[in-house]
Amino acid sequence: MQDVAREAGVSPSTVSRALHTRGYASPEVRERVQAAAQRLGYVPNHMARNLRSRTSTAIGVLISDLRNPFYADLAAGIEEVLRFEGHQMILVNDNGDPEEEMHAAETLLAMQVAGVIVTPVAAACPKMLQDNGIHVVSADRQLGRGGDAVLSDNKAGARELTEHLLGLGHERIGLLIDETKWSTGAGRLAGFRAAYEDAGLELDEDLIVFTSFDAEAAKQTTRELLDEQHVTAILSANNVLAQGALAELKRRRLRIPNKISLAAYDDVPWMSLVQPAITTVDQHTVDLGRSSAQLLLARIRDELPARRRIVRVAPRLVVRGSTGPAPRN
Amino acid sequence: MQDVAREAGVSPSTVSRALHTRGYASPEVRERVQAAAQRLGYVPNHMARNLRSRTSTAIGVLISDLRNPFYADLAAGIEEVLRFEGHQMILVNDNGDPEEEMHAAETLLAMQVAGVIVTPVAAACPKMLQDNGIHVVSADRQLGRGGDAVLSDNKAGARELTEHLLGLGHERIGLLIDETKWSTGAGRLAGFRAAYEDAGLELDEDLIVFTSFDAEAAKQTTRELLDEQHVTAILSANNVLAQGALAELKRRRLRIPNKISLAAYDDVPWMSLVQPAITTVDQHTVDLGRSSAQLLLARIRDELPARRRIVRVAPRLVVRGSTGPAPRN
DNA sequence: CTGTTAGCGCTTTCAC
DNA sequence: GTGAAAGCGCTAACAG
Repeated sequence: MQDVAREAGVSPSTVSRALHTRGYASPEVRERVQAAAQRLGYVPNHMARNLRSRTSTAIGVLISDLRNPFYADLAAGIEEVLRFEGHQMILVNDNGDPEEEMHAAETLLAMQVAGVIVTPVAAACPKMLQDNGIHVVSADRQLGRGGDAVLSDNKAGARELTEHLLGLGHERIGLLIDETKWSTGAGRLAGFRAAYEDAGLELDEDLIVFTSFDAEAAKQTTRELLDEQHVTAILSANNVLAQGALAELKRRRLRIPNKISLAAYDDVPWMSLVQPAITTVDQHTVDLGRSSAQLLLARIRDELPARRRIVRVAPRLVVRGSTGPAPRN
Repeated sequence: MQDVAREAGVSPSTVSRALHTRGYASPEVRERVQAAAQRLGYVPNHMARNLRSRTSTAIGVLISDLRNPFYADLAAGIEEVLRFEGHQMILVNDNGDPEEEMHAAETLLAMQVAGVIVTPVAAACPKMLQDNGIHVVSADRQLGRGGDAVLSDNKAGARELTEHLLGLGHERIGLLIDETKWSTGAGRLAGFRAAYEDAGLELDEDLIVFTSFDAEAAKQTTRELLDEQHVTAILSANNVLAQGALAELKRRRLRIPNKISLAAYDDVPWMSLVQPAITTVDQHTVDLGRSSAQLLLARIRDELPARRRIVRVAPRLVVRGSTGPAPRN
């Protein structure tokens, strides 16, 4: 910076002002400084800048699994907005593990990030960050009561998807679900129940089957579901479980949708590539990411009222070939 | 840090040494300091640390498209190693645009990252970073001659895939490809040619069809390929183009593999979900990412001889149901 | 509008 | 093995 100042014949502080601040520098000087900086290939040091100004443009993003297209899309949406707004994304995979999550949060804290977007695993993580004065936006799910969040309306989406199946005459729909601790799973289960209730049908609790979070477990659980319950349709609570369900249906060569219907929450690309294409609920995942980033930046810039803000993104039912009229026996 | 020093009854410099350096602090003092830090919830400030020590643990990762599972897997592999080794990943999507890429590189430079892993779009980007003393590893493709790189053996993979098709009796294989400027596309094309040559068959140049990088364009190009060339098999140069090719084959209700075979470079999850599952070349993408990170860290730690290191990851042919004997007319 | 001064929080000489 | 002092590169406060 000294060099640039000398080259432009001004003081270091003027260089700083000319390069970054708006105002407080005459246009003529500003131009001269910028030319000098260009000529010398000067790149300002973010570290020093952040240290002195006690601000940072880096944003931490904490997600569970980048290889799951849901999280990849979420991260892509976040990154798009951050980049456009001149921020940087520090991305950490926590593998859904509370300890990894907390450890990552501490690192982000040490890095003095301006804010964090997290798909929380444990409530302790957003809380710790907030207690340390870091802005936090929970994306996709919500834990504890504090803080801003961007959420999909899981209940409405699951209700709509279930109504679609009920409308086709299915009464025994197996719900394949991995967790209901979080607002996502809980919401989807609630929507499933609500649709049955609205239809005036009693829901057999045995139709709700819990499985682990990976496709292989879902395949096994689907097997049990088919063996033990007489279902005419399967509703998978997310894209990963749907892989397992579909694999088992294909293994048994059950014709879809003639013999059995399959619907899945969370639209991802492969669902329109398989034959028949899968009926799903599109969560607008990239938008979910964009909104999370926008909300966080608005909070950082202090453009929002103090009380917490919850942004809800409406999901959309996408009917494709995998769901059809319930077979009559 | 002052507070911790006071709490532990030592000087700030001792706190620094006790917390981070190995040696230069008595075990007894070290323990006392750590206890004090714990009690006060002290989190050291990375910015100040990096500024003073002129080192940073942040690593920049520059990729083209996070929503493409190839890049997502690459990033996941990189992140896994970086996190394990106590580094942070700053992830930037450059959308395959040289200007975005260069802009991102400048930001990373300003952030004083310890190194950058890039799937380069233009040779200028790695060069600029290297000129500024930043360690660079090119992942997946190579541009210009400088620098370390982790590459898949595209030629071998494409050759093996083509040999597989030739072995099934296909002689007119349409190669659907988007670019050959980069080492990836060039290598795959070279492998395709080599297989024909090894088989002693003359390659009709019209079988090589160029398309844009998105699935929709690939669909249209596949249409032209089917209309204008008599092909019994299609080989798609990557996972995205394969989506377009498959969509068009399905639209025409061409039976796979009876009527036409489809093979694709770059195995991604949907390829084993569709019916029939797609024959592919698995690039071990996550490993590619892991190796890139390991190579970069080794370079940063100065564990490598000065001359550049190229790591090659061997791809693997995965034969599935989408390829079968060529139909006889 | 611009220069001077001080100092962000930490690590690293250099004495002791 | 430990403390005191200096300073990383920059920006904010203050004069002018």
